[in-house]
Amino acid sequence: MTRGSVDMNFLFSLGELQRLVRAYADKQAARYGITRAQWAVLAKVERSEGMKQTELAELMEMQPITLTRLIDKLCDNGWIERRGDDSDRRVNRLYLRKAARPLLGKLSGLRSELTATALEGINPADAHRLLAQLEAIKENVRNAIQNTADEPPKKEPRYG
Amino acid sequence: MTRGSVDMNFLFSLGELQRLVRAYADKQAARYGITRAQWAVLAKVERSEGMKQTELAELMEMQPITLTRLIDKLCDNGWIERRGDDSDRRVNRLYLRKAARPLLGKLSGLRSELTATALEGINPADAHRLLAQLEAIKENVRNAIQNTADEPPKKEPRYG
DNA sequence: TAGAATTCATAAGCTAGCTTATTATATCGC
DNA sequence: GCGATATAATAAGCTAGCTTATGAATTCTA
Repeated sequence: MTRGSVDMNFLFSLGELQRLVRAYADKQAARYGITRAQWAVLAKVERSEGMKQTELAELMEMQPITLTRLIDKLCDNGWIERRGDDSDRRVNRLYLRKAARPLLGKLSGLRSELTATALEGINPADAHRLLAQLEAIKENVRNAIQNTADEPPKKEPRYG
Repeated sequence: MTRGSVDMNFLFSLGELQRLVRAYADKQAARYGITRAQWAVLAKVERSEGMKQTELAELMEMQPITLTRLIDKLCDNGWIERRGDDSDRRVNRLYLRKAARPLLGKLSGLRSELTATALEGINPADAHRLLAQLEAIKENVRNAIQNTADEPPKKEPRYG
């Protein structure tokens, strides 16, 4: 029950768990011709259409270029589309296409299935607390990255 | 507090957390000329020298080919070495080299730092329970993968 | 003891992360 | 208004996952 035993395991345990979950979710999602990474993007677009790519990348804790490639695939498959912004021609905004609807229905069911499988034996209250703790850790790490990033900020950011 | 809200978040939350942690740990580990993935391998070899590559791959929930590449890097840097097995010439067994010692000391400190940062604000008992739950989930997913994998097993496995 | 099946390590080629650099557009300061 | 600076999206090239395939060595079966 010491901090030491946590030291030993947390960092790498998380990685091992993620590898397993990724493998499992990818294999299941492949039945619908989509990968887990692409699915995550699609689900965010479903939840709030009209986002800019940079906004979505930040929301997903990933780099814009990584998101660009995933969006390419989703567009190729006709599930979403990029539309130019009227007042800023640099910007693409993301929208669902009709063809995504049946897929989204199936994926919703799959998500419930996968979550139930992963969390089997953990009661809902514990599962809920676990989720909250993961979010808290996310916030801790996000802050740590921020703080180590801006060591010598020569100027204030200009706008944005 | 419903199962529904967990459905909404667990699968993708885990991925987002992992991206953040990976980015942070990689950036810190880079100070010592090593990546987080290579570090995980090195730490396992430290903990039990003489393992076969297949054993280690299974322990780390990764495919043997993935491990092969990481071991290549660790060997190139002179931190570990492959030694042939006397009784089975297919097998490589993994051992630390002396050059790894100072690095391992620094990495041990770094691991404590990173874990403390990530788990800040979570008391040790909660952290310990969290770890246990992650391990339980790992086991659930491992079983699920096993069960979906062997649908039509035409023959019993022969040996091993 | 010879052929079939299995296992260990690795190769080739894909997805999804990343950093750094580029191009186009937008905003700020003067 | 114009030049410097900032931002949005993307390109090129790396790491680390994966699947599928291959070569060498081992073990089983008959």
